[in-house]
Amino acid sequence: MAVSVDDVFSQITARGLRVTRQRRAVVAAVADSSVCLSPLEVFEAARRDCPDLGLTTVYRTLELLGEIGALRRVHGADGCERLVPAGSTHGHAVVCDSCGRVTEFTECDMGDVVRAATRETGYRITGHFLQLSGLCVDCAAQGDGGARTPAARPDGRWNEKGSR
Amino acid sequence: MAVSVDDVFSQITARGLRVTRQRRAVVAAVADSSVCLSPLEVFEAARRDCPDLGLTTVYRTLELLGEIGALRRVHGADGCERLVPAGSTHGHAVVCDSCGRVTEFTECDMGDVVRAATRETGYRITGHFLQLSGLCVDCAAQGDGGARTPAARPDGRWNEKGSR
DNA sequence: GCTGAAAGTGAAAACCGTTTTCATTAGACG
DNA sequence: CGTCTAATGAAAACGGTTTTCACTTTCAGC
Ligand SMILES: [Mn+2]
Ligand SMILES: [Mn+2]
Ligand SMILES: [Zn+2]
Ligand SMILES: [Zn+2]
Repeated sequence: MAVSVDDVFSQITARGLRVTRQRRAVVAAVADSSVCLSPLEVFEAARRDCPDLGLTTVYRTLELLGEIGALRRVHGADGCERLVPAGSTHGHAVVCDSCGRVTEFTECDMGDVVRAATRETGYRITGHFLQLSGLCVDCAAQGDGGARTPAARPDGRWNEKGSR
Repeated sequence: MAVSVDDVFSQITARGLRVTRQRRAVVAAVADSSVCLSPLEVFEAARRDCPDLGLTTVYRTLELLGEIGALRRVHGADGCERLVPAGSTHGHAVVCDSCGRVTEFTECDMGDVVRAATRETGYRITGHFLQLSGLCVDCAAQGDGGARTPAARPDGRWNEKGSR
């Protein structure tokens, strides 16, 4: 699911770039995840396959994957962001507020919303960034409440910065 | 338009906080803008009213305005973000890709989209983050093309970081 | 399989937006 | 005014990301 690993490597070679052990590890780490990952988390996951991997290379590879379109950005309420593998060219993230799982949603018909916005603002609307949030199937079944799995940081920060 | 300055000051005093010369300048700078602003840009604008203003105070005031709900975050394609005044409690930004102007859009009926997403993902959807993009009335009238006003950075970064 | 040109890598340093610290200033309220 | 406390700004600290650079690896072409 999510990213097709073979496609990613095809795109890399098509650009005249090289498939390295490090890139394989980063792509695998991202492709395997159903949860938002920070660059640091990608680093830690990929490092299990490739212990001598450097954080610098993770950043460089994530940028490359972004150019290829294999990553989708997920914005948190406070503006920081995380990355999830993108399964298709046009899709949106649906984020579970409880466990952090991210699922892709592709059947977005924004026609009515775009018409309403055009009426209200006069803009000629050509694009949209949409992200839905709620409870995934598992979390909804477990009960309606708050965070079960503390693994996912609900505030959506890349990482805990200051102590505050 | 956008933020009601008086309301903001009411909320500030209601919290037992103080209305200072610096806060007045920051609120004015944000409220006057129809374009996304970075904290640095807010600082520069507010400094014209209040030359001894410090950047630290801008950050502190922006955080306060965020808590009050007087700011809306705008996410750029690359994940960095900017701030615009929020006119209402629930609304979405419509961003002009050409000049950077941001207008608020409130009549969002996401019913169909949410139903489609529920069908596709099984999530119980309780929230949405939506941001539309296109051309504002002025830019659409001027022609269909690319950036006219180089003032707005199309990449959406807070500021030009590295040289790269 | 070699070989060589060019891409890739990682450690360390630099960068830079943001946050913290702390001594000083200035609202609000009587 | 006087007091009490929130607010401020300069400077330092912070921390995620990017750059640098000497070294390694990939892979197309023998
Ligand atoms: Mn869509
Ligand atoms: Mn809405
Ligand atoms: Zn969940
Ligand atoms: Zn415009």
